[in-house]
Amino acid sequence: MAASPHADEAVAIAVSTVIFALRQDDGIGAANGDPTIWLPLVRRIREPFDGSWALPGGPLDAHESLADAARRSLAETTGLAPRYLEQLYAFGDVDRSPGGRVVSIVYWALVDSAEARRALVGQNVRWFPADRLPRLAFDHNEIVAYALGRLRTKVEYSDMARALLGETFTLTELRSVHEAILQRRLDPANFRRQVDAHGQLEATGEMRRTGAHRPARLYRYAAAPAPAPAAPPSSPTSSSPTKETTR
Amino acid sequence: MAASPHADEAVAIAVSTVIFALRQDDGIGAANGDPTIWLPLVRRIREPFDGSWALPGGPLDAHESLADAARRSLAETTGLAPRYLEQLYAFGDVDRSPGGRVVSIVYWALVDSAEARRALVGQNVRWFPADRLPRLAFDHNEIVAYALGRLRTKVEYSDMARALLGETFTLTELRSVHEAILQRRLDPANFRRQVDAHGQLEATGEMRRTGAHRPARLYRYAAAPAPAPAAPPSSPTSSSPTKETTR
DNA sequence: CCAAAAGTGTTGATCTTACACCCATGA
DNA sequence: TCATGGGTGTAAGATCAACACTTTTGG
Repeated sequence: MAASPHADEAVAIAVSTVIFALRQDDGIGAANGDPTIWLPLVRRIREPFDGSWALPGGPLDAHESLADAARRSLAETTGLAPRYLEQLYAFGDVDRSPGGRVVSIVYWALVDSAEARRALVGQNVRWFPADRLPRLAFDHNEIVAYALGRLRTKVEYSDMARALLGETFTLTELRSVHEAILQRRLDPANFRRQVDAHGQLEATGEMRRTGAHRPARLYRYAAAPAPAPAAPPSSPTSSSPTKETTR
Repeated sequence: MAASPHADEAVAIAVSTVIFALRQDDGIGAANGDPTIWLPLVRRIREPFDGSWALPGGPLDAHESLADAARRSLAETTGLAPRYLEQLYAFGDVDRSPGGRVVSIVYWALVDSAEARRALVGQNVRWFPADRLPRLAFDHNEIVAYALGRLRTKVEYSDMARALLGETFTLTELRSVHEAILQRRLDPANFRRQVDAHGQLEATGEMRRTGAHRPARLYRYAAAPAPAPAAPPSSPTSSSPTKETTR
């Protein structure tokens, strides 16, 4: 299809990614223990929307898969390598890009805090708190809102929250990830029972001592991460069809 | 694949749809009360996969939205107008199409039985039972399997089963839709309580009498269909972000 | 009266939620 | 010893699954 005799008939394909990470500070300057959701954006340096902030992404290369394109553009623009990557949605409204017709296949990704600190930051890459974004290029505000919704519904039934943490962690840390995403407090006792009912965590034997109080056990995930994003049949990591599929 | 400077760099976009409907007969010839899931396929009349059965679909026109493209190709190839239409997934593996790189944005749709009976059937369009398909063109077997999985998980928490029925129906009919999709028997008593706990059904006052037994009340849905497929922000019917999103 | 599907009631099991309470530590 | 978060116990409430039982029809 591409460049048919009528050039204006061409539809371009782009791949973009919504990247989430947790940060301690809340953007006002204070670092009050509770982490919140942040995401990196890149500044556009050409029309349309020159100067606006936008999701990292770029055109699809003919020889790479969609997920690879997402990973590549992530590495190129932000220097990040995600722990979790899943296709979100294909956005293709006729008028979503002023310059010409573009269908964007959008992925969403999670990076852990250590990785997020390594990320490039500069004139053209900056982190924003997910719930206080400026006006973004194209329909990217709506895309982020949709991705946030997906993050919130999926954290409740999958183990993808693990991608936001390091190898080992305390149950309180894991719970605070859930709390940051769901934006409400969870009962520590019930949360503990829920997670170990799934039987995926194992204690390392180590402890972590922080304040003037009892130290917390460290845990790690015993099983491999859930059979991969939403089991699209031919995705890199897909395997047996479990009930981990997108609901 | 068209004429860009580097012809082999072009990536084509296609839109295809997996259409589901219920049919009474089971394909062996007998019409034993229990409906099963069927879908229409079209025979390819060119390479690659000339002569194979494939999902209805076609290239994306530059001036139509993705969902419109799905609806159009549905109407053109099968004559069907779906009651339910939702984006399923974008399939874009590098080698999924022998002829050249193609990214397929796949929708899934539901049509009611009356509509399904109206569908074109001929040399190049035929209905197949969803669990006994021949070898299809491209990766379409995997796509159908994925769509079936989505249908099965979604029927349990959304009201999309209504799209497979007419305006009014008995609770037994609604239950048999769920049973056909889930492939297991459901307790009539508990099913009844579940559905009217959602408070969406209202009795019409009419009855339907079938066999030598007590007649059944007819119901209709009071509320409009769930705020539309998975709330992709800019989709035609999306409105308030409910918890109807894809899980 | 009988068979069969429609529809209601009941009970025990399971899951959720709230919250009381003890434990271990640094200050 | 006090404050604080880590961790366990428990009981009320909601939800779910199984199944007995009554109702209404055609034959």
